Amino acid sequence: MYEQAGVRFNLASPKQLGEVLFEKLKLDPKAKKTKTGQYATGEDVLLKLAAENKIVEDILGFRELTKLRNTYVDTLPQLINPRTGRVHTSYNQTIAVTGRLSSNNPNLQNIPIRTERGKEIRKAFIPRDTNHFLLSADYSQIELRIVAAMSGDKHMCEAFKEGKDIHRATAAKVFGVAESEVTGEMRRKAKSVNFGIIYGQSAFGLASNLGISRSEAKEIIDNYMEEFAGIRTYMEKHIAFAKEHGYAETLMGRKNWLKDINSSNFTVRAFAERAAINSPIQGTAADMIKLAMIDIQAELEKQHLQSKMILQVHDELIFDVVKDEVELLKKRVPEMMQQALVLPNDVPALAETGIGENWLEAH
DNA sequence: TCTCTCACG
DNA sequence: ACGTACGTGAGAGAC
Repeated sequence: MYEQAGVRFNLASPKQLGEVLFEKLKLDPKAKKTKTGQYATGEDVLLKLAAENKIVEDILGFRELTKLRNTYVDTLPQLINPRTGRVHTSYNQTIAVTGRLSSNNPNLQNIPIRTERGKEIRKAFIPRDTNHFLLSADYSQIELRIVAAMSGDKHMCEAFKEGKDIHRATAAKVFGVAESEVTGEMRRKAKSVNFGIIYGQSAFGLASNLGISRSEAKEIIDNYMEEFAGIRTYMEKHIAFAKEHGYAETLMGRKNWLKDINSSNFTVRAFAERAAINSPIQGTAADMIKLAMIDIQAELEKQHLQSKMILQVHDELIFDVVKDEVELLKKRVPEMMQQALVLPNDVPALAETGIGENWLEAH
């Protein structure tokens, strides 16, 4: 990389990297800057340049490796408790405004899984001894199920009741084809639209996420809103509620106060409006898994089981399970997760399990 | 201590 | 015209 740049510099410094890429090498005459005037060198920026510039591709590889080494490989072993021989996290119950837990010292809610090298790190998380397995139980599409249930949208509720692949069903409606005619490309776009719904999408955000034009993105969204009219109503109602009361709330009544919901500044107000849409969804999912955790812990104690609930990662629970108790927990844990908070409009919650000798296998 | 970047759901 | 998808925690650099 130094040879390609024609200069030695600190590869880990975004400031120095920006100056090398955009001033010395002039890779992009329209390079964007951050609020503070530095060149932006985030992954999305670099990916656009990587195909034509080997140094950028190499930087991305360097970033992946140094992130994994510095944050996980070199750090987690230092945090092993000498008394227990294990790593212990702390959970905060009063940090995330939506009602989620957060995890720190160390954060065990962001252990890698997306890349091949990341998966190697996840494999390092193992049960306490050879008489135990790790059991993972995770909610399937929980946030979309909650939107369906809270909005009562006809098509989305139907898709979940019938056990359909939600992204395929969405694609069929948005692109006006039979479900059997949905292509991989159509499903990929529909999946992105479904995520957008949860976050309070804009045509701009969808376009940049999918690498398509704003006009194509707008057409997709317009089609979506026509087919899933209940979702449009959900969004309008939740923004109006927040404007009137000054907060958004979950199905169970957890409030997120939104002081900027009536701001005269467009950007600030739009941010609060997206939170008015997202908070009840993310927060209801958080309420649900917390109720499940309470129920499950009570059951473990009532039945005098030895297995332990050891981690929560937003829509997933991890257990250190004694081999004799595997069959029991594999049946009971997802049942209790599914029943912890019954959703309106007969939308079922679904939880799936996996067993393994490490966290990657169990997932 | 702030900024930027990037790991996760 | 403007800036733009929700929620976190943490490491490195820069000051």
